[in-house]
Amino acid sequence: MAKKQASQTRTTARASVSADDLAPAEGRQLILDTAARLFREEGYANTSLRDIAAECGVTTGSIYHHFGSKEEIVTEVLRIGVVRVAEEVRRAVMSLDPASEARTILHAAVYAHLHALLELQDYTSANVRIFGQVPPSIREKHIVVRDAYETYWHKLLQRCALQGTFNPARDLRLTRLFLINALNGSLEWYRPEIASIQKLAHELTELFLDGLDANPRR
Amino acid sequence: MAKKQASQTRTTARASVSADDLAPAEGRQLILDTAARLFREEGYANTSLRDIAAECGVTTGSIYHHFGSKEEIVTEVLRIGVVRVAEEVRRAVMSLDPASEARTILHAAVYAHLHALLELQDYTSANVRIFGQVPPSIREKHIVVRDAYETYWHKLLQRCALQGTFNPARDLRLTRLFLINALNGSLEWYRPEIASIQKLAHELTELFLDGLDANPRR
DNA sequence: GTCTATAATATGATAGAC
DNA sequence: GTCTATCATATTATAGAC
Repeated sequence: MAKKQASQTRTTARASVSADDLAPAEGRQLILDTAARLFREEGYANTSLRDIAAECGVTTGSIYHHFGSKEEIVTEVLRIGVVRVAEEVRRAVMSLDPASEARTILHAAVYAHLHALLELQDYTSANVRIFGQVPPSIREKHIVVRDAYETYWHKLLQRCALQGTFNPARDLRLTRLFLINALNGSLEWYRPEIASIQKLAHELTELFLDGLDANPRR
Repeated sequence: MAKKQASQTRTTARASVSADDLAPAEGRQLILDTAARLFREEGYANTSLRDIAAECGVTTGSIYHHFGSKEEIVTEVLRIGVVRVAEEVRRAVMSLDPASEARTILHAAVYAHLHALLELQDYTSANVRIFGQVPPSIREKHIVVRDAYETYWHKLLQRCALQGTFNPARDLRLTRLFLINALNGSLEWYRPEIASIQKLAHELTELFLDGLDANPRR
């Protein structure tokens, strides 16, 4: 398998994967966007290269000019799904006053995660849905990317806990797992009519910090 | 190229979906159990009837004696995945003292859900993973089964709220969605070494009722 | 109830013209 | 960079013997 170069985001192909460009995607980027959408909708094994090609208005032969194999496409789709979310969360947290209290930090991270997750729907939703369908070799490589992001969240919670306001009985590891599951699950039911992303972030932050029971102190 | 490792793991000892019988499953039941496991591990489209047949020690011809099509198999796997969990939760809640306080009710429901979910791993995990991969006609029929269970949870939370101890600012609809996502997400990371099901249920109940922040009243 | 064949189709990937 | 073939396999499902 000849891999010419590690996947470099081209400056020319600014992608519908980033929400800010208005020009329709082309070539490699169009193939990626289309693949992400079809993987999400139909699953990995059930999406053929012919399907992707047809949706792009090209033939399967052309796809092999841009990618070496179907596996190469799905690898890139999976990577983008996690890395873009992680980047946005890191950026949001870094832009905060370092002395911010736990509630502020958590809310910023939760909002940034939800925003990127639901903005990149095709990539992130594909990620959640097809992870269990790709060949084990791809799965193993991708798990590294996932773990790095989980570790980031773990450190974030530990940093918040250092402020001393958390109930020491809480298990931060389980809390992190429950929180990330609650965040990512929104992919399956989120619609703007139900509630805005702001509302989601607010509600989830309050729920995880204060709980369902009333607390007269606040 | 999709090369499949002929997994030689003999799993005849694995518990079938009817947990009470100790004899290894046979015929129709063996096919269902095997299909559920393979669907979960490899995805729906990537699991062929040959794979299922081979793992059962029969041929594809035999499968068509028990089921009319591959879709008929997956329909039943999906149904079992939700219905069994729902049944166990209903039973647990019904066996409680009707005057039980919210914390008791919630804990019982959370524990029952986790217990059934992780006990029936092949069926419930297949359910979560392959839902997005089956033909739309099957998906639509199955969504009815899912919605019924979601409605049950909604009523459960409303019943708890009637006791008047909940913070009225909380959104019960979003809370339910976050809770079910947190519960089902455990399928992807649960291992007994991390924490017992009891521990999971306890931690999740406390987290959703009391939150992460310390509360001096308790 | 299980088997052996086999039909009809779809798939990932390649070669080579333009 | 895209096209038109085409190869070698794998797929669901069926027919009919035992």
